Amino acid sequence: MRKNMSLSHGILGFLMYNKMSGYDLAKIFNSSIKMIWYAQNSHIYLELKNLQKKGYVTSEEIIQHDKPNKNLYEITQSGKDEFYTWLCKTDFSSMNMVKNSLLMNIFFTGNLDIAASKAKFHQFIEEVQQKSIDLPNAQNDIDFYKSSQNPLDALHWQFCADFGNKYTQMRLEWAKECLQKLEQFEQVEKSKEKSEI
Amino acid sequence: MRKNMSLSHGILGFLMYNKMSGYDLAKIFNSSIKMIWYAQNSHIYLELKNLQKKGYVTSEEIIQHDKPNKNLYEITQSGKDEFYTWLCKTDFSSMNMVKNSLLMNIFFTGNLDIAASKAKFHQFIEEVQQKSIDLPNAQNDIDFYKSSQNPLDALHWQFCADFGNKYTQMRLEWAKECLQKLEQFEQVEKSKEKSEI
DNA sequence: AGGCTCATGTAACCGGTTACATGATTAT
DNA sequence: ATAATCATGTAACCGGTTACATGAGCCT
Repeated sequence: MRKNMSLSHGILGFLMYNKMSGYDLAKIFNSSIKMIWYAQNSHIYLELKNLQKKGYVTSEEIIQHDKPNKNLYEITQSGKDEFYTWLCKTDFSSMNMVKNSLLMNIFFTGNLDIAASKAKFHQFIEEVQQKSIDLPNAQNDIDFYKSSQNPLDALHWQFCADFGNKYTQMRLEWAKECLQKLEQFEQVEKSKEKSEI
Repeated sequence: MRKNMSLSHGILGFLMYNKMSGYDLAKIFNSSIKMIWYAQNSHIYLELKNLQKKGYVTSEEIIQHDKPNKNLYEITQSGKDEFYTWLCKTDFSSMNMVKNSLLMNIFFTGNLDIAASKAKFHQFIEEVQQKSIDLPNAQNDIDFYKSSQNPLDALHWQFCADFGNKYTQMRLEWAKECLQKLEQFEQVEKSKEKSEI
């Protein structure tokens, strides 16, 4: 398997804990870990077929009477091997780049005027704050995180949450500093105008 | 044009300053702004054809005698309109997610032992520090940044650099805190072992 | 002759997104 | 009835990456 096929490795990772259906996995990928890796259900179902074709998972149809039937997927030994290989040779480079269309947008925002730029950063701050309010609520309804007996798991999940929180804080700090610099710039411009008169 | 086609908008953005060849653009996208948006030359050439087809740029072949000939691209009015539209309706959501295969890898690292996890974070810190040493050197040889007369441009380019620096600092802080927590965890485990004896 | 910079592409692939489609079962 | 939850997909598309290919002109 290639470098960064992270959805498939994510699926394998979750199947390490439990047999799951595509629907179960979709719920997980759209719960609190969606900050790390969001996935469309369509993509998950495709990837499950893909993993099955590769022999990394097996599926079993479960007949249900209170709900529609479902396919339970189970990770195979080959799948576990693949997962551990991915887990051990961590690719750090993915975090080096900040490849980001918003930053590209900011890069060119000198084309607009100061007022427009300030408005952007104000809007950004509002958005980030709103998202950071929503997040803890979303985190409550995940019983998955309590399902593991291994305290080392919980620690690493916390590391991911820590990253998210730090990232939020950092972005707010950054935007506020940008605003300050814009205001300083504005002041200098104004005083220049005055001295020209 | 759709939501986040950022390479094409980046190209339009740079063409706002100057006529450029694909080769020129490739140099820029692989200079200091590669932290924001890296691009393969193959992709740039494709995108230029694409933009031309859409009427956002025009090309002119320049016959050169000391070097191979080249195609100079110039942004059209229609291209400028498209660029400003993109510039004004900024999409903030792209920065909300930390969609990141490394973080996904950390998420599952509870499957390994403490030593392996600590090694990961040590390696991560080393990598980030190495990259942050390389970066300022790379930034020196960009005369593009001096080409603009507009001080508001320079300010926004600084904002992007600021983001990169803050992000680097944040990641280092995060990794160090993770290491600390891992060491604390290790101590607790050891003391448990002792009390069991 | 060999390596560097300058210069431009093609083709195959890939992981992911968007939009759309279907249908069972339960609760109101 | 109808909305909500459970459950599984298909098809088209898209932006981007990887690998490969070519060749002019300069410097040593």
